[in-house]
Amino acid sequence: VEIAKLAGVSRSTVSRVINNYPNVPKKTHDKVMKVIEEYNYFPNISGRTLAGKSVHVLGLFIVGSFNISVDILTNQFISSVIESASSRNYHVLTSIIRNAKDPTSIKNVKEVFFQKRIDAGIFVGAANHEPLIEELIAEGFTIGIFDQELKGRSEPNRIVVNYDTTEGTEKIFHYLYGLNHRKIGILNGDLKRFTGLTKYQEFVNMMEKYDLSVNPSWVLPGDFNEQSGYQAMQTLLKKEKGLPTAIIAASDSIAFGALRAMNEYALKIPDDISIISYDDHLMSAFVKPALTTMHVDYTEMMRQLTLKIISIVEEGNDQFIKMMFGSELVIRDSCKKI
Amino acid sequence: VEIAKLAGVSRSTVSRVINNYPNVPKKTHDKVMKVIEEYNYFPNISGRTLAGKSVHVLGLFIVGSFNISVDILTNQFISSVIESASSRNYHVLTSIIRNAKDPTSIKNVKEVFFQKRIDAGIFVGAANHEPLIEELIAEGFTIGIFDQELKGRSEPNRIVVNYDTTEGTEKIFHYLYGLNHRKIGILNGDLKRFTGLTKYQEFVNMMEKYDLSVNPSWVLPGDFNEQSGYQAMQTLLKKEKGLPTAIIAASDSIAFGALRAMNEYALKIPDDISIISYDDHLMSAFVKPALTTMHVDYTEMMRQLTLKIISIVEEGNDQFIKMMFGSELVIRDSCKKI
DNA sequence: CTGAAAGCGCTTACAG
DNA sequence: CTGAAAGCGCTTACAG
Repeated sequence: VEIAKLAGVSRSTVSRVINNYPNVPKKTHDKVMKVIEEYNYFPNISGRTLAGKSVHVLGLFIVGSFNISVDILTNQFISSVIESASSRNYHVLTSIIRNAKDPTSIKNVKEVFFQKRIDAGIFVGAANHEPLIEELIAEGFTIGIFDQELKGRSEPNRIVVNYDTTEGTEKIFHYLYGLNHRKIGILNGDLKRFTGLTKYQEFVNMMEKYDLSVNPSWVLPGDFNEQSGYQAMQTLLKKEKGLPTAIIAASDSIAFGALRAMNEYALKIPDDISIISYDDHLMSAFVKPALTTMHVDYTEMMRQLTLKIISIVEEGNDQFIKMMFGSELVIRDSCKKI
Repeated sequence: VEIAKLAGVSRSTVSRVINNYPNVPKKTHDKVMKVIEEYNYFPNISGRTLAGKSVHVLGLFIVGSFNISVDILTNQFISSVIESASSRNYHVLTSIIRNAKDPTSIKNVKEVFFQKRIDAGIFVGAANHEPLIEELIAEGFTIGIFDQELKGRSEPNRIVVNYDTTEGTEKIFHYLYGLNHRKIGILNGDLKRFTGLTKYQEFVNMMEKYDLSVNPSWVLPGDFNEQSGYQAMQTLLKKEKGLPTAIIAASDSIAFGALRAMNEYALKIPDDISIISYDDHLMSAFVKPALTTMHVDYTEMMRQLTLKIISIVEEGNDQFIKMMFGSELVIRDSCKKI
């Protein structure tokens, strides 16, 4: 605070002014502020941090081996976190982890935490049980996780936000059944991820509940992205021996890929097959046919996660926090009554 | 480096090991490294920075008043910068600037620089002449700019990467003219931005060169995003008095919006109108009809910009740097010979 | 080749 | 209410 000593006070006082401490008379405050404004002075962040202040940075870790760029949802996550953090005067350091098992990637992530570059981290797209995340939590770092359900793990520095897949899947079945669909297939997401697995499990549960039988060849593997939906649909169509009347896609991106494949086979949607998915991401209304899908408010979810984490960084926390969000069916043009 | 003193050497030596200085015998090096590995030690970044090292962070500033989330290109920019920086062991602090004129936003951006949170900044989506950027450059900060052309400004800390709009527009006209289109309209981007303006200027130039006359009611304003394309196309269609046979959209997003509007008017593309655009972003191949567009390798552009900036941060620079990239026509299904 | 010391820019008890 | 001093975790001349 050398320069601002021009105000005729000590650096201690300047520091007190900057940090808005109460025991500074208005007169002194104003005098110092004037000099600060005038000289365009901003306190060096490294100095502050070293002296014990938080660095005011959140780490955002996007994990996924697919091409991030193509995934619209990812973008939505990133901007929501950045904007929410920004509203509290925090910054965001974003990292992309292509492979959470790669030693170099692991080291880089740890480095960010241990170097104290960030006050807390947020993980998106990780497997439900990810050793790297568990290690970080064990080390005591504050970690926000989108999409996780780990029994018995309830450390106060683990902050989880989930989408209520069970309720969402119920709504889907209610709708599909009402449209008289009985032959239903599923294009799965990544089963290592919490929602990936539960969407499938709930699919099985619901089929049972509605007294429908699961046809194994209508259950296709996938990875939440467009490409995997395209491939899954292709393998389904190649078989040609009986198609379901309705398909549930674990994500809109998967549905997009499926649409592309069906297009190539000259299938009409929803006339030949109905398709419904989860997410309602930003392109889903624009595609042809517009997707009927479960709207999940990811922007709001990430906003609350981010805000919660910031408040924990600043005020501490002593209990496990888990947030759960519902979803709404958005009916557009990809499903038909039969 | 307290803890690592367990290695039985001074902190000076540990520091020398960490920074890989040459004057350390292999034996000492190994001994220290062993302790470091063992204790999971990473040097505190604030300490390093305060002692004179660079912070190893780049600032990425995305300016745009539209909803970032919807813009697929933005995502591509962000990931390219993050991944390129990551390959050189740099991190990226991303900020979204909704309004570059807003005093609070301006202050926040300046703060990031003056606080020394970052070693350099990269701006994407700013107006060609943006006072905030000019001020930062005048202050001596290293600034990378995507899309700018300012006569006479050639400071060594201004690093510019541009897309060669002139050549791109020539290719478009060559193609459209070859398809016998003579009645050509344009859906403009943001004219405050360099490519926005030049796309329009080159449109006018080319019309003249091909001896075609510009119909003012076929020149529509826009802002590079989907929504503006939708609106522009709507106002064009509402008039109903004579439509062009071909339309050039200043971006794929604009073309998407236009497609949506044309769809509502039950126009068939490319049978009723041909449409061609710039960008070739990641959804353009998937839309119906697949877009014929100028492919610009933004990922590579941002990669080179990022790498160049990092090398300047590390090694300095004494001359103005400007990079220019070309584009290639990708013919898909949205244009037709008439 | 390596250690002791100074210094980077801040904040915060501690006195007064 | 405010200043002098110590300390945060590093790096880097400076000696030796």
